Amino acid sequence: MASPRYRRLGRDERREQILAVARRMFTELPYTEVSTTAIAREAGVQRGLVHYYFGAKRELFLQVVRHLTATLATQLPPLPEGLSLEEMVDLCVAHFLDAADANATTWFAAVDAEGFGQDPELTRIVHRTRDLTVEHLLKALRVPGPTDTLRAVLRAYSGLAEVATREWLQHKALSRAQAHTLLARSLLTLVRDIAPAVERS
Amino acid sequence: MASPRYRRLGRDERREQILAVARRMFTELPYTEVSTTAIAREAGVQRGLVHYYFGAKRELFLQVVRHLTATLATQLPPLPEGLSLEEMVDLCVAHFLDAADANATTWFAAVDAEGFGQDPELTRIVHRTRDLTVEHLLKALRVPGPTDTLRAVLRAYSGLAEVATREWLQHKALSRAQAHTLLARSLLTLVRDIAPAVERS
DNA sequence: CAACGCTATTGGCGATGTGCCAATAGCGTG
DNA sequence: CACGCTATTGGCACATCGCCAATAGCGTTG
Repeated sequence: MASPRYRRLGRDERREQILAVARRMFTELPYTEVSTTAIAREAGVQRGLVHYYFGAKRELFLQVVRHLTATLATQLPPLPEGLSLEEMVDLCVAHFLDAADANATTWFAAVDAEGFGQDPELTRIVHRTRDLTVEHLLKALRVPGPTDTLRAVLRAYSGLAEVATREWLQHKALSRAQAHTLLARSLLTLVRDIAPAVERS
Repeated sequence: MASPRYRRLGRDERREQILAVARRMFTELPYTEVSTTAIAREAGVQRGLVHYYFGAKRELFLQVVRHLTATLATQLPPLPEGLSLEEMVDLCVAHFLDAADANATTWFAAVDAEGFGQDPELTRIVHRTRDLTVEHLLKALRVPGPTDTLRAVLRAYSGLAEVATREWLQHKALSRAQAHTLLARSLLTLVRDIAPAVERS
């Protein structure tokens, strides 16, 4: 008797396997250059199965992005007590840089996903995770009565953090120590001096 | 005599017309949802003509992005003489916000284009324009002996500027005055205090 | 342990998009 | 007015996508 033509896996098992392949391919290549055919081939299944599990290709891509951002969100560290603002900023920045370093590929893939061209659902996902980290920052720094304006300032700060991380890990124009100095001092100044001034504007 | 079935235009004329249509569509919809068929239809020509002028669809898209970024680069204002650092920063920020406001659609489309997914040529284009504006900033602020580290810090600043502008024009979480305060004070602190500290790290 | 049932998986159809190119037809020129 | 250049058309070949009916692993049951 010949061995069966294909292994029949459980729903979640197969789903996760295909998702893993898709994750790798979408982080390595532009969206349009990743075909469902190629994903299926690498996963060792027929293309139809990919659509059976995820529907449209776009839906699969969104799943991938959701997973990437979720991965990053869970990396938020616990908050120690009784530190000064300076120490807390230092700690947050160090944690942030560690996380970015450890998941460089994932991190850039997630951040890069944003611009993928006016896709409302996609930008919603990315913005939500950005908001999550901002909330985490607010808690960590114990800012009294955080306003929406402060949140906006911190979101802007996350834009600076994003590029600074790129300058460190990709472009290598900054060392880790330099990136740390830049991020820590910027955050401190923003929260302590600039944000209040912005509030008053 | 029936009127001719199509108007025959000059090479540059038709090129520009198709490019204009592509520009509009690519700034309104995600890449994958803009078909060459649709571009051709809106331009009132056959699809083959689009490929005759631009080759692949990707090439057309790159042309669009090049045009968008070029548009923004030409908006750099001349530099008045004899101002203090503070005044110069104020002026630069004001100019920047004006430009972003006037070309909001174009601006966000260009910025959003970056993430389109690991496309090397595309990121090259976006980075080059970012570098251009950084050089312009350096000239404007008359920083003595700008180092690569300072350039990296300013690129990070442009990340902050990007999100801050979004918070003003899209999310509307900041007023123009607030965005101005945020950008001006951040830039000043970065150049005067933080960048030197980063250099020493 | 053979028959059965559930559903994971296949394989293929139809529609759409892309790249290309030979044939056609505006339109300026001699 | 005839001619030639080339802008423009229209269609072929192929890839991808979305979908779905048929098939076949594999656990369950009598």
